Amino acid sequence: MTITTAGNAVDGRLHRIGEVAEEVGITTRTIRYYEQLGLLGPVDGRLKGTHRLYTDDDVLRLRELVRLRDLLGLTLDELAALAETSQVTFALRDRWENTTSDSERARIVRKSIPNAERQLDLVHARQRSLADFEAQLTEKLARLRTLLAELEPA
Amino acid sequence: MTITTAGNAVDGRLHRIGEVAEEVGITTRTIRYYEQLGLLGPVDGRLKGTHRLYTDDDVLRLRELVRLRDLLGLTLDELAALAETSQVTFALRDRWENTTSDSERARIVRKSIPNAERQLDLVHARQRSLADFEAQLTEKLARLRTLLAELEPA
DNA sequence: TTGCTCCTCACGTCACGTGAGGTGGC
DNA sequence: TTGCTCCTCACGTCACGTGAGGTGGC
Repeated sequence: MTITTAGNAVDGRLHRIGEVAEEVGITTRTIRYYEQLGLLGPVDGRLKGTHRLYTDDDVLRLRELVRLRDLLGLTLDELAALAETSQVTFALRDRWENTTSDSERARIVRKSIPNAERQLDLVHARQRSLADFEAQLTEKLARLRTLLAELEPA
Repeated sequence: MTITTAGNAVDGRLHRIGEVAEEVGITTRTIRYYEQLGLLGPVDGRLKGTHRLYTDDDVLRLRELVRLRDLLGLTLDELAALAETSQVTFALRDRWENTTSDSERARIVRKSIPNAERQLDLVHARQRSLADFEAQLTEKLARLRTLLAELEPA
């Protein structure tokens, strides 16, 4: 069974690094680099030299990292501080390990809320900057067109 | 006489690299690097080893470059292709050299219009991406808060 | 004259790009 | 078995950061 959400294949299968890279729109080098920096969370015991395999949640996390990087211009250090832990993704998708207690779950969720709020603040700040820029560009274009009309022979 | 526009000092004086860097919010290294790449237009005969001096128009151009870089995430190569020539700035500020003919002025203005249009397109694309991101984040925050309320003891 | 800011190398860093040479799974 | 994709070094690149040592203008 394959469910497609917004054009992206989502199934329970494990994905190879090449597929993931193409889907997310980055290179395999970037994924390996992010893993090396610890941005993808703990790498559960993969033997050195063997193929990397990724879950759908790993892909979601990678998408979020890339979006924060591209849209907000964050450094990878800042990304590490702001990005979700994969446990929160589990929480949202209702796939808790039953080894986790309610109070522990609450703690994880509570910790992730400030991160999301901070991300939203950054998005709003960018939106304001872009609105300013848009206004300036629009005005400038109008002036250029007027000027051209004056200069060009009728 | 000093005219302040939107909090930025604008006068006819020439500015030193340190002032410019602080005003624009970058380092002197970045300014020198951009000059080396030719992003600041022709460096009119400055003797090697002497101090760099900048006009108000140079500062405006630098601001535009930095904004394109930061808000749209353009590489310096892309910047070079999209940024205004200083002649257009002259045009807009009504300070044409009288050595330039009307047809020549029209040519310069005509060439700069597609650049401004392209910049506006890029701004709009960014705005759409940010709006998407904002919606996702808002929804996620709502879900996190609901989840937390369910998990926490009343 | 004394600071302070400027100058030019030039090596370091961050975030990857790009092969070189070798191993593993449908 | 044959490709194709994966693996690990490791050097290269882009956009600067950061001193080292020296010169110039209120």
